[in-house]
Amino acid sequence: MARTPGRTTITDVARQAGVSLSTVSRVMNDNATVDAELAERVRAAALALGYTASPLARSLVLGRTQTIAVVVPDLENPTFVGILRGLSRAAADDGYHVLIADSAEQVDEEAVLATQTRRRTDGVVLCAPRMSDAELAALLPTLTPAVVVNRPPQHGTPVVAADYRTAFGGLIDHLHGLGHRRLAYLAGPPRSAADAERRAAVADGLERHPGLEIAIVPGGADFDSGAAAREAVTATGATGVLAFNDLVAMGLLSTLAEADIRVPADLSVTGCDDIPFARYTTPPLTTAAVPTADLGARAWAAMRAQLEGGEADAAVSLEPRLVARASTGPAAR
Amino acid sequence: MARTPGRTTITDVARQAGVSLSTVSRVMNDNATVDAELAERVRAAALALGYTASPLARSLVLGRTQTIAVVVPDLENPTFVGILRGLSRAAADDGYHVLIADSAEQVDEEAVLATQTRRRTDGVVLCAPRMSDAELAALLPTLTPAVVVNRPPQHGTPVVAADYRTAFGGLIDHLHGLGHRRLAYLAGPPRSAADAERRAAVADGLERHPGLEIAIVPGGADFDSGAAAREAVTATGATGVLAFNDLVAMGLLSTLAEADIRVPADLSVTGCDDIPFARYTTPPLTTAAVPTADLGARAWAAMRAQLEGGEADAAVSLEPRLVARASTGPAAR
DNA sequence: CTGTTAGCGCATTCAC
DNA sequence: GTGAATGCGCTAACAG
Repeated sequence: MARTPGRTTITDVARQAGVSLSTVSRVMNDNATVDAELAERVRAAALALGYTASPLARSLVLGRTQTIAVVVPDLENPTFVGILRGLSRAAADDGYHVLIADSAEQVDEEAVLATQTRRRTDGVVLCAPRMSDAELAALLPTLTPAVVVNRPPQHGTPVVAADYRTAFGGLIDHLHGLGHRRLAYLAGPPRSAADAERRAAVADGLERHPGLEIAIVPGGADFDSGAAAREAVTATGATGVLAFNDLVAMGLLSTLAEADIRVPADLSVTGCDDIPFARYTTPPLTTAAVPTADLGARAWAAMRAQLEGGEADAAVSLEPRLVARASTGPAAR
Repeated sequence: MARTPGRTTITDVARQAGVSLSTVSRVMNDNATVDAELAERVRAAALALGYTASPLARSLVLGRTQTIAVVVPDLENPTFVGILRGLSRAAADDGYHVLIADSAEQVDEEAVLATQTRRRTDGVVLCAPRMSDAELAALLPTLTPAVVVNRPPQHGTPVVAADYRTAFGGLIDHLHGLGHRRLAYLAGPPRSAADAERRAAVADGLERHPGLEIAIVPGGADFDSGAAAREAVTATGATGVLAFNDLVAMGLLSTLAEADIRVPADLSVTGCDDIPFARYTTPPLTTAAVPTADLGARAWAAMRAQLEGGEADAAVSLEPRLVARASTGPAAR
């Protein structure tokens, strides 16, 4: 009644090959020098029995699980999925597994989840855009090794992030170049790190372009936030809108269409992230392409560096690329 | 030099509380009856030391990891992400973790991945739409307990699937009801289980509606397949197109717009899945809403049933819901 | 009710 | 070079 597959144990192999446990272990890990003939006998026995060392037992004795945890706020967000995807493939290439923890947007659950999954893994990659700086700072030391994604540099833990500030600045310049002088920033979740970066970009832009005005409209991070903000946006009198991200832009786009407000003739709209669907909106969305897969791969690189005992770069910053599509055009007035 | 967090062991707690290991173990698992006062002392010690039992050690001795693996072909596909999301949350509610294995569309890697991740988990949920029936049948017994997603019923392993056949039939009826008599099915990946179901629906539809014609156009499962198929589709003379899924439909929609073919005036288009973006296309996409989160939750339920020693339902089938939007309308001619 | 003992499956000191 | 013993941290029989 073999409940566990691969139930053959190292003892079985040792018996079959007529050697001791240690010898089998050595051969399997091609450690030390083992007599060629013995080694062959062991290999044959292992093959015949279909033996593979129990990852669990190895984890316990070696103190490492070959697994890392990734905490994400919500798998509904394509950006996090992209990061997860890049990360998981990069880790797999190095023989590591990925445990995924979806915090379901429960900010207060994130720390618990991270701590909990950390115990069954060798490290955790934290995507927690909403967690407060204070909580993050308190949490990170207990997680070592850890990697933080899309937050400002942290003390003691490497950060991998897209440079949203510069990216958003590029979007502002793009609109300014098209003659827009009055813009609106349809903001993201209050107090989120992501929103703070965009606001900084807004401040930068204002400084860079005297005469430019940017109204700030409260928003959120999803479709509905965008759709709900139409009136507030139009009330600003802006000719161009910088949506927090592509999802928000898409929500806005759909409600603008219903209201017969033409894009970009009446109003230019930009997104951020360049999720795969951004080029299929009507009109196709001008946005900043965030290299999510790269971000994930870099996050893994930072984790691996620590796992191997080295020091990872304190912060890597990836530059999003401006993608001008048809949702932006010359200013209406 | 505490490398592992929570480095305090059960021995530390026992010493601190002045009891034996077993007593601590009993208290922590609130097994058997332990003297109230002793129990309190243990709890206090554990709290003071910040002790939590090592999941690894428990896994080894208990023979279960409280973790399951999910194999998906590609995280780029929103359907699988939806399933993963529903699954992961349901599992988390029961205190289980999810190890994710992205096969990166490498069909031949799926079996290896499944086998490998199975060893460090208590079971595997397999999303492998392209794997051959023969390979699947050979693989499943070695994975027990396992759950298969979106494939026909299997011998010995529970299957959780959306009823694409009926769903697609509904789409066909919808178009037929709008007066369409000549349709095109923009097919999915050859030999995939998903494509087979849709073809069956096509056959059903033909039988149900004498006089209806449905041309079959080779396609794929992504945006590009849809975009690449425009000429082949229009060449059929169809007034309505059944795209393999929403992604394909979106790709087709975008190329139709470029060619000034109006939807639905000139051509009606349907998708399948109702991914979150389907309602934001232009025009919004008529499709069949597949309850991915439910699918994931049901997959977990089937897994849990087996984990608890019971028998899961051999097959659960979820009915997609027809969502009529603006991409379909009365037949052109 | 509590403490002692024996493993879970493996890697790794030690002696030989 | 190889085998015998020790322990990773914990749970579960087993006595007391």
